[in-house]
Amino acid sequence: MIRVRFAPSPTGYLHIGAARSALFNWLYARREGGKFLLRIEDTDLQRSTDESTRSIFEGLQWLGLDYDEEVVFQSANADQHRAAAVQLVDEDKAYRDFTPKEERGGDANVKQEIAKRARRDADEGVDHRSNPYRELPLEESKQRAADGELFAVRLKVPREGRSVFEDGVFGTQERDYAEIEDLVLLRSDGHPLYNLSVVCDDIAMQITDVIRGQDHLTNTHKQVLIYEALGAPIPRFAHLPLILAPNKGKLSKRKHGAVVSLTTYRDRGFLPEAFRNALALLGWSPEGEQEIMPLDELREKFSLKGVHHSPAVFNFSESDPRQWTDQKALWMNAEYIRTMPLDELLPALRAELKAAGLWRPEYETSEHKWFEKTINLIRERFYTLKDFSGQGRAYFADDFEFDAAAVAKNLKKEPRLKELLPGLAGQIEQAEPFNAETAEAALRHFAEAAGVKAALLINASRTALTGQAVGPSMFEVFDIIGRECSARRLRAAAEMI
RNA sequence: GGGGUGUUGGUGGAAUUGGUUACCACGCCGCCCUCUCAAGGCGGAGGCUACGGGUUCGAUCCCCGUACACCCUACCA
Repeated sequence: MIRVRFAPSPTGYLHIGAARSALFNWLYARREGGKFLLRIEDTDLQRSTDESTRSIFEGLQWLGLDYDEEVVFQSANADQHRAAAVQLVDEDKAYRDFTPKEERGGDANVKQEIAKRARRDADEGVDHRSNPYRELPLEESKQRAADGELFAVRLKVPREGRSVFEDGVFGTQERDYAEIEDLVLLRSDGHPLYNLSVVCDDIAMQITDVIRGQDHLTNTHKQVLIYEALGAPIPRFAHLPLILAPNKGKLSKRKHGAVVSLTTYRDRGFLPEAFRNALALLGWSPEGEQEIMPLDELREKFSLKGVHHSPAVFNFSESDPRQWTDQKALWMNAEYIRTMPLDELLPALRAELKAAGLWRPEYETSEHKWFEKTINLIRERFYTLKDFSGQGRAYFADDFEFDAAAVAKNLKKEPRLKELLPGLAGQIEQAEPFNAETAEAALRHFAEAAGVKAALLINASRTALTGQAVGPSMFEVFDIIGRECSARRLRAAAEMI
């Protein structure tokens, strides 16, 4: 039985790259009939927050990725991790390093320091196995520890040979042991380090397939070494290409803000179906040319074979609000909004309208037909759920806003409208029965009688009734808005001229 | 400094395990439709498949080198 896991660290928000890892793990597990587990890697107590943990749960739920078994919190397993390190020391597979801890500078200097140290070590002929405590007799090591001397625990990496593993995406990966230093398993304050913790937890959770971001690819060799030292079976590994920013740099909150946070998409009116679909296409492609795929279809088609080796760029423009996020994702959301069966769209719609104070229970009962007609009419040109309460507000309430440009162009530009609009209102009121056809007839007759183009009245009506310069076919709008309300808004608009 | 991975039009991706004019989607431009804006239909621009060598009758595909990008290299995760 296949068992995979999603193991985010609860620092900040849920990153879309992490969300994609979750998706791929979920797809893989569900497709293979395996288990999808969740582990919160909250060992960095400084940076971990409850809010972030919540955003992980919310994000997974929003995306529809249900997990199996109990959630594992890594911090709860620290004792086991420590015990594993101690065991390795006892078995002589690891050793206590009594070298005093070297204080490091800030994060920004880490890379420089690494390079500097590497150069210095090369100059001095120091290699990765030169640690003076590596061959310290176990008795002496034990004694010094008992005497209260501080130590870190390091894994004894073999002097010769190479590490090899088969990656499900990138193929055979090899690395000389000489390039891997005796990694620290336990800090001198007793705190287990990442590589140890993941391996221990993955063993405890009986993970069979580790699917995660490519940023872990080279570290996998270290983890394999730990598995071997612990005598545990090594899982299959598969690494996913990274998602980069438009400049091909790292996609980070610091630099790019909300676009990288999954919750942003929920909050800005994305349909989970759509975002999930878009996410799936980042770093993976199905066999055919079909790109629009609901969850169950993604699940059927997903395969590691289709996962790419090269990173994907998440394309958006920080300067253009219309391109606040990836254009294709936005297009896909619009596509889902206008083509999804109404009953599937309804929950999201209801939530959006409720949040905006526009929802009425009648929409699901006595006014259901009207509601359905309205949604079908307006969703055609909407991109996000927010549009229903924004641009679409006039369909559900009277307190909508007028777009200044629309008012200028469609109302104020033609002074005669001040008289024409009330006249039109009168005609509209007399249409019987009132529907799109009779509204059209009334308007066209009125235009002819008044000697003006129908388009003038149509466009003026659009702004009068909806506050906008753009929208659906106007006669349908009259029908939707209704006779009384249409007439009222026409008269009110005349006052604005 | 060392190691790893990668590079197909602006973006996401194809191209039967080398075979004619490099395909699809998003975006962009134009036309049709038209009461606006979309949607839809039709059409178009945009690529010496990073660069340089090789192997081959033939290379996006195989090999070598270069450049660039990203990741790892930490008593961070």
